[in-house]
Amino acid sequence: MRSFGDYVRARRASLRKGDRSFSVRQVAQRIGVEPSFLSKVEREEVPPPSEEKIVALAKELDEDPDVLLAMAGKVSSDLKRAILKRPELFAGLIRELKHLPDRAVLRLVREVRDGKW
Amino acid sequence: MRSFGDYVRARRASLRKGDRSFSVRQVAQRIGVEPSFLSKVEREEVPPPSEEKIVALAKELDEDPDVLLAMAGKVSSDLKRAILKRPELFAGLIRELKHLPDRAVLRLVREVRDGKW
DNA sequence: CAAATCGTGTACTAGGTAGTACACATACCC
DNA sequence: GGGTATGTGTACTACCTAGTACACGATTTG
Repeated sequence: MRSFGDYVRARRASLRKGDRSFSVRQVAQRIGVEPSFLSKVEREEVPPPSEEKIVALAKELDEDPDVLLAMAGKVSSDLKRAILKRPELFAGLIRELKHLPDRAVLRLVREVRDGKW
Repeated sequence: MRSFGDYVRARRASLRKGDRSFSVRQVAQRIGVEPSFLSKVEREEVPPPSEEKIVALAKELDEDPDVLLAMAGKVSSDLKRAILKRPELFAGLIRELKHLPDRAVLRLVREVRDGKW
């Protein structure tokens, strides 16, 4: 899996080709950090930022927040809350599913979404 | 939900009635911390210990590690790893399930466990 | 060519995490 | 009643998290 900093840098660089406003400085300002900090994050001189900043960054870069968080080794706090509310239940489910292939899990998600539950 | 320290103290006290070896000192030694630290943890003078110590404590107290971890506001690192490996998939599933009642989730777990996947 | 913008280097910080080390007074046992 | 075990108070520590503040030289732009 691609590392967080590299990925952000690449994505931002790519967006920059079409829009001058995707400079380190301007993106940093829009997500609410100092430019030097974002620069260090992208070059992995420091660990990934907080969940809040990552989510803001995901919005800015038009990426899936959960995926970006995952690259940073973090689980979205709303998912965490859901798990913590019913630990045995979700622990059991996830341990059951972690060995199953993507398509099986996906099928499950769809079945749940499409009623009959 | 009961707070971590209170719960541990109550459970340990209860076990102690049948077994003298469930003193703060001895349990602390068995899980690998200083007695004063366990004491502070139980009285919530300090936050809950690390995942490693909590799991050891759960074993000692014959409790579900996931539940004890949850009381400490933590998600077991193996669950976290499973989620981080396929973030969109699990994020989608959990968000779908978090509003469903226990029995629905439980039914799902059983269906997955009992083959046909 | 001057002003603005850019990316980055250096220095610093407040608060959190996860404890250890040891002394003390009290309570319990033989 | 003297040793032993017990719970807790005080003091301290190393490392991590999540950044800020500001200056600098390079590049771009009007």
